[in-house]
Amino acid sequence: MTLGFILLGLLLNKPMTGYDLKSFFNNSVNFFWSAELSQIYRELSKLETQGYIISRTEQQDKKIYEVSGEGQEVFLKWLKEFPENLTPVSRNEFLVRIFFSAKLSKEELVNQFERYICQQEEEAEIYKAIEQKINSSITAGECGTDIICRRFTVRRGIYFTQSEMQWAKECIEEISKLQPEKET
Amino acid sequence: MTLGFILLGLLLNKPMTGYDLKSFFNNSVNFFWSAELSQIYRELSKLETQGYIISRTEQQDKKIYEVSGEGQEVFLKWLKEFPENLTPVSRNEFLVRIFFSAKLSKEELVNQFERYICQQEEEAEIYKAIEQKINSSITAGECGTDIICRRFTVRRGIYFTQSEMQWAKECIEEISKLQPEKET
DNA sequence: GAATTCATGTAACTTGTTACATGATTTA
DNA sequence: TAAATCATGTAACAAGTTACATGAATTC
Repeated sequence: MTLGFILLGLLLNKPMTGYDLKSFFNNSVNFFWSAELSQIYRELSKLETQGYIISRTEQQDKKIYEVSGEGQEVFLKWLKEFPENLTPVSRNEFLVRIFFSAKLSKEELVNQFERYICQQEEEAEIYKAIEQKINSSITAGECGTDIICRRFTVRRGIYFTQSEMQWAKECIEEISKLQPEKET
Repeated sequence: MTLGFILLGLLLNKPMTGYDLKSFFNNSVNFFWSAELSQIYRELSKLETQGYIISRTEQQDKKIYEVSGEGQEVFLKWLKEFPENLTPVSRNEFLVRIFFSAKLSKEELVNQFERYICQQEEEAEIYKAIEQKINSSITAGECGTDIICRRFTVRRGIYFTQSEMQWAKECIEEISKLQPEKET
């Protein structure tokens, strides 16, 4: 149901088509929640039958969705909750691989970590660029809570990637300290 | 398919039943990959029809699975890969909530972060306890690569939770610096 | 003897992914 | 005018969740 709430949240800012929502997604929420376009359309239909959003058709084939009063209520109620089950649904394939990596050679293992560091570095750069943009628009006068909250999530990306890289470096160091490989 | 590889990886250590696998899961892989028992059974059936595992039935109703030669090959091949698409499938409900939290009051927002810190603190304690255990068994002489790899994933948990807490604290500070709430 | 844990699974459902089809509009 | 993007969606499938049912073995 989280996807539904995300769509409600985005639509509260301004009414949009499914396609618009997807592009909005890609530049924001996508960093911590992903969804395919087909999934968005399905969710929109569901939200409409539930009465949380209302659509109007423009220019023959453009369906613009808007949040209903009920939808807004439901959204705010959800936002104020703090569910027990909030630990991020844990699915991290890299950690799975590391967990089983005893079957790899030292070199292969170090290689995995190095490539991971590269990936994280790239991701960090993306976050930093977004932070820069946000900072400029804040200096330019925009200072609503919206943008502050958005910056929180971006800062988290920076913290996260830094932490991942530190960890990976520690692992590489530890590997280098291991006794030389036994011949098999 | 990741679940399949996890099951293969666990079964390579020792043959087990689906139920055994689930308990193994809960104390290890579960921190970075979750799966329901029903899902495990389904995946086991699939792996068996693919010929990657073989089952034998003991004591009327106990089905013990073992990895086949082909299964082992497939597993090792997977392990050596480094897929493009390795960024953890991003689904973090807490970040979604923060992203939309402009609709909350300062107090409510701080509260969310504080509760999050508590949760992370608890999780950190779990990781630290596991690390202690691993360290003792390493001091006790066990020093295979298995346990080193396992410790890598645990260390990551510690890095991660620490980083999350630091971030959340930074957010709380920033909120307290915001101009006092406007009356609505 | 009753309750819990071990062990297997099915069924129904929700969510997520991939591939495809269609037609309008915009840009090169 | 050809290609790319905008915009809608369906179909088929894979993966994940929740609820339930069954019976054996173990523990209180």
